[in-house]
This record gives sequence, structure tokens and C-alpha cells, in this order.
Amino acid sequence: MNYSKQRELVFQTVLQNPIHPTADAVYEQVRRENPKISLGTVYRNLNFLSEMGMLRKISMPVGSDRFDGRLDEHYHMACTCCGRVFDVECGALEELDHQHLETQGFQVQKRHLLLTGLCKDCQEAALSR
Amino acid sequence: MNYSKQRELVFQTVLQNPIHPTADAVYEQVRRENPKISLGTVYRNLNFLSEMGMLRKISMPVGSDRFDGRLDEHYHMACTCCGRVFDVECGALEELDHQHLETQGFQVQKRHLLLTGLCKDCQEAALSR
DNA sequence: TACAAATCAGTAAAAATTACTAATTCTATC
DNA sequence: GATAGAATTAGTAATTTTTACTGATTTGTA
Repeated sequence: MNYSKQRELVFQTVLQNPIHPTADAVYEQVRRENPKISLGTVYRNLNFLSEMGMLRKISMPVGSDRFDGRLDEHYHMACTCCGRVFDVECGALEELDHQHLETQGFQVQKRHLLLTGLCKDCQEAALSR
Repeated sequence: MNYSKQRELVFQTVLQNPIHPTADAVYEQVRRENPKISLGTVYRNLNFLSEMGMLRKISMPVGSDRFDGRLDEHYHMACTCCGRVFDVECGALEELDHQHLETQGFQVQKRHLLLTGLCKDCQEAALSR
């Protein structure tokens, strides 16, 4: 695993980026280190690393997917105004798995919890207008 | 609200479809009633109705968005194998809002919880192979 | 070193969604 | 009912996002 320099660069870039970048943002960032890298390579590796469980892919209700290097159980809040995505520490999300799932025989692999709303900054900006 | 016949048709179609159709699936279905309807109209109304809170939009980690006419608080399981999306009755998702959110001043508007994994059918199919 | 498998860059294509425009439909008011 | 103004539509084009393809390069291994 982690064969190429490109893959490692993509991986480290997401690990060190706390703002949940899109594939395109990762591309822009890795290009500063390696200007010859291809967008396809970024996409391929982001998806590969997500499938391997080394990264997390966050699907957004609007706009492109985002990626997250934090692997501990947590969830996300997305501001519908400025588009930023925030981490939220996790309560007891795992418990949900056992609720109605076993009766339906569903075998849970991943949990994706996203809250959307207004961040503090955007609420304040809205008030002062 | 609900001005046009097209909007009403899109709305009713999602309401009566329990399998969480994609925009394209809604399009195919409404075309049987109104063959002249345009795909743009379907998209526009699905988004409009979602913003009005009359429908729910479900973003998937893979593939297109899906729509759901159920408005009561619940969440979804998506099978990574067959792609079907199932409803799950909701435990106490609302409680999450107050956990670390108030400290960050985030004002929650919508909650999106999606579990991915294998449905019963696909587990069985995998075993008998 | 040498070979096979994996990965890459670059490009093209596909899939999903949105934007645009002139024509039509709807709602409210007369 | 007729009518004016606003909203919506069909149809098409364009954009955005993501994946697929191909020949060249790199990687791990013997």
C-alpha cells in the first residue's frame, strides 16, 4: 500500500488540511508541491484511500464531495451560507446501528452524519445587515 | 405555492414513491403522465420543494442525489451493493444538536444521517457464491 | 538488473446538474 | 370573463464534477 509519491502526497495533504477540502482543492494544493500531478491521479487516490479506510469522504447536499483525514468517530456541520464544514465530536452514534437495523438484517459499515445550518459567523453577518 | 401542474406532479410522484428515487427516476416516472415535461423542470421543482421543506434531498456517497417524501424525522441506510436505500425510524437524533453545537454557536436546520453497508439480500447473495 | 504489476500524466468522455431564453401558464385584480 | 404582471415551462446549451482510457513511467520483487 501507499506505493507512489503522488499517493503519499495526496494522503498527507488531506491529513494536514483541517478544512475538509474538495478534490479540486486538494489538487490545487498538491500542485504546489508537484506541479505535474494530474487531476485524475488526485481523484483516483482520494477514492482509493477512502475505500481503504485511510480517509473519509463526505458527501454534501450541495457542491462537490469533501475529504477528511480524521478517522475517529465524529460528524460534520456544514454552513449553508459560507460553505465551511466543521467537525463535531461524536456522542453515541454507534448505538444507532443496533436499533432497527438488526431486525432488517442490515450490516452497517460506515456512518455519515451531517448537520446543515448557519455557523456563528454567518448568523452574526446576517444580523448586522 | 404549488403553482403549476408540473410541480404538483413531481411532488405527488415523490410522495408516492417509497424507494427514494433519483431526479432521473422521477423524470422517467412523471413522463409517463406528462410526456412533454422537461428534465430541467423536474430538477428545478425537486430542489424548490426540498428548499420549501416539502421534500427531503438525500446526498449519497456514490451516485446521484435521491429524494424522499417522508418528512417525519428518520434516517437512511444505503446498500453499497445493490444501491437501494431503506428508511430507518429515528431514535433521538435531535439531541445531537445541543451537544457541542451550542458551544460553537451553530444553528442547525437539517440533519442528514446515512448508514452504508450491506442489506440482507446482498449478504445472502454473497454467501451463496 | 529485469520482469510484471501498479500507477501515472494527459486527454477525452460520461454523468449529473444548472443556466438561459422565448413562449406559456398562472394568479390576482378589475 | 378579460387582462396585466409574475412565475413557470420546454427545450437546449453549458457547466460542473467525476470517471475512463491509453501509452509511458514507476514500483516492488526475484
